[in-house]
Amino acid sequence: MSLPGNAREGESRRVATVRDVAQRAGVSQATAARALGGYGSVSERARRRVLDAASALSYQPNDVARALASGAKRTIGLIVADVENPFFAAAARGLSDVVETHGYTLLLANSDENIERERAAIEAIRTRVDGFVLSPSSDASGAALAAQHSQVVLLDRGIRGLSVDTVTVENAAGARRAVEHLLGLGHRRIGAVADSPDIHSTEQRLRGYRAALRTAGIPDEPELVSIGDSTQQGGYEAATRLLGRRPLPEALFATSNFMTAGAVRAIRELGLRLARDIALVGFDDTDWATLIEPPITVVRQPVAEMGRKAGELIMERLRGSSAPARRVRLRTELVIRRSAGEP
Amino acid sequence: MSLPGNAREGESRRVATVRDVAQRAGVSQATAARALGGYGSVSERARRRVLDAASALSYQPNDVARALASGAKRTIGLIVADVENPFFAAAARGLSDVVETHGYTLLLANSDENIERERAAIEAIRTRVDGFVLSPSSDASGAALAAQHSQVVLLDRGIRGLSVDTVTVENAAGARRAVEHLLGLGHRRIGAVADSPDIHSTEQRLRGYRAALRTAGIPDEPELVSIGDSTQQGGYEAATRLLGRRPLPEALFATSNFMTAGAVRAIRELGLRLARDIALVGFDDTDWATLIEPPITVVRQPVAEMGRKAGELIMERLRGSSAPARRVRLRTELVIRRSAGEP
DNA sequence: CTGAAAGCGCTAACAG
DNA sequence: CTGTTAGCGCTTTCAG
Repeated sequence: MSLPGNAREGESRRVATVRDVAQRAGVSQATAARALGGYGSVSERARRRVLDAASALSYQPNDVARALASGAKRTIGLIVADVENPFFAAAARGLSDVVETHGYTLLLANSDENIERERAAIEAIRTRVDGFVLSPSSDASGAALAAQHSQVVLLDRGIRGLSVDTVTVENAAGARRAVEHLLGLGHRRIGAVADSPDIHSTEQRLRGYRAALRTAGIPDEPELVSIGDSTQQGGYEAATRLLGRRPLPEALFATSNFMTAGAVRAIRELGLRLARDIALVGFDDTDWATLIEPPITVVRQPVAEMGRKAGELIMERLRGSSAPARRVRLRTELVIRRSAGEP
Repeated sequence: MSLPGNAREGESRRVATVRDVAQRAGVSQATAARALGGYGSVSERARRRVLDAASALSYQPNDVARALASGAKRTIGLIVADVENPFFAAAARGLSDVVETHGYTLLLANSDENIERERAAIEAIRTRVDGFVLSPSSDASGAALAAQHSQVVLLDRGIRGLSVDTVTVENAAGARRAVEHLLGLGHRRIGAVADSPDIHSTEQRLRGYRAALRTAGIPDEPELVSIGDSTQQGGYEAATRLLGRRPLPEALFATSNFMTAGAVRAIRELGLRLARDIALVGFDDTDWATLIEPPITVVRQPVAEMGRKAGELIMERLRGSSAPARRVRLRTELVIRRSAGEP
């Protein structure tokens, strides 16, 4: 095989177009286009000739032209807070897998958990996509903007009052379950290491946390929930603050993978021992949860499945469904390991 | 703010086009297009009228039409083995940040470390992108295909004989450094937990590993390098195999983040103690490397920087540069923690 | 089933 | 500086 370098300016020999194929096949452009595009009807004989001509010219349909003419861009925009977050990476993967099977591709953008950037990203790719999958930041304006001209499905976070397909997990129930587990192990003063409650899923998780405490008859102690940025560093800071209080909380509930990591770091740095000195349960499972000692008890969510489901929903919409908005809530699972202490 | 649902079939009110804007502004379509597109020259007076009309009609340029007419798609295709790999996620992030500043967006695809899928992905998005950034699988055919009609820059892995811009790190030197560190700590029988040597970067890292041993006068023991898939599971299996040998290797060098994670898991499961029973150094730093005890000594690579650099290179090419292919090799850094044992 | 012709919405000469 | 005129490559009526 020859290994040419990059296509240089000069040598850009024109690529074959439908017109070229038609000419070589001896049919009209329309017929060639029909055979190539797989629409309309073409006699078997004509189809053969066209297909032969096409392969002889190594014809490749121009997707941009196709999109302009037909209006179908076969592209869906994915806007997440941060692809570097394994949660979003895994969801992106699931989504990617399903849309690809339908011949769609993914346009990716990061919003950095920032509504301005989210809106900017939407504006920037709006005309190139048929639909959006997004995990909306704090307010609804981005999602509303996206929904204005495209189909949209919300991932991981809902938006009250916006009637749009949504894929989430049972955040409140999962969090509640986690805290009940802590409670069952005898812990009473349970702190929460959380990112912004403006994030819908975080808000729900905090709600579950509070519900569990309330049900157990434990008085509300607002200073036991510590808020940080949605990064490991943010989790570290929030946890450090919490662990500075006296008396020390007996247990911590972390609302996301990054918050969990930050909490572990803070606990380590303060010379505390996980489980023995302080119990921990995190929301969202991670690769490293079982690599550390003791392994971390977590609320596992079906992340890839969330992405896949979002893909199915958006594909249905693009196929023309105008069914009422669907809210898919996937179940979570408490995976008991040893960071919360043993019974 | 009103929160409408998804755009429904019927209500798709036409969006304003340049023609509409021109009409309202009372100028020709061309003038409107010029004012809107920011090219050619337009009198200040005309520009104002056009811009006013545009905002009155909330005109949004149609990028697809623009791409077809101009040939510039303002999109670059990113093809990585797997976005779920934090290495690629971080590189994607760096890349995304720079191309976005230039008004470009990213089309994402996963190749799963599989040349067929890589080629399919390239074919699938070929006509929609101006260039590709890809981390090529085993053979050169994908990269060659991409380079045929687009600009391409290779990320993380080079390809011998293909004259294309490439961003890598000093893989051999980094690996060598890691193994020398192990050697310096007194370890002699050093195993390698590696993914496929068909992957260019892995091959280089293995080369560095061997060079270090050779220099130290340690006889080559081919059965000390164990190969697995490029996943944590693959690393686990490869490491488990290695740790089944007697005498037990004294140390392990893992060629990637996933291989390192797999090695840690295998070590744990066999009841071995990191550092005490077996030393470990991994290539590529991770979030959790300092979360586990002992923290893992690693060869850190400037991952985001790699993505950014790739972005700069591709942007230069798209700007028309026809400079000879550049091979950027970023430096790595041995971050000594405690998994290799202490002096 | 097939061809002719009209766009999709924009950029890009080319005159003036 | 501005208008006119062609397309970009494909899909989509509309006749036949």
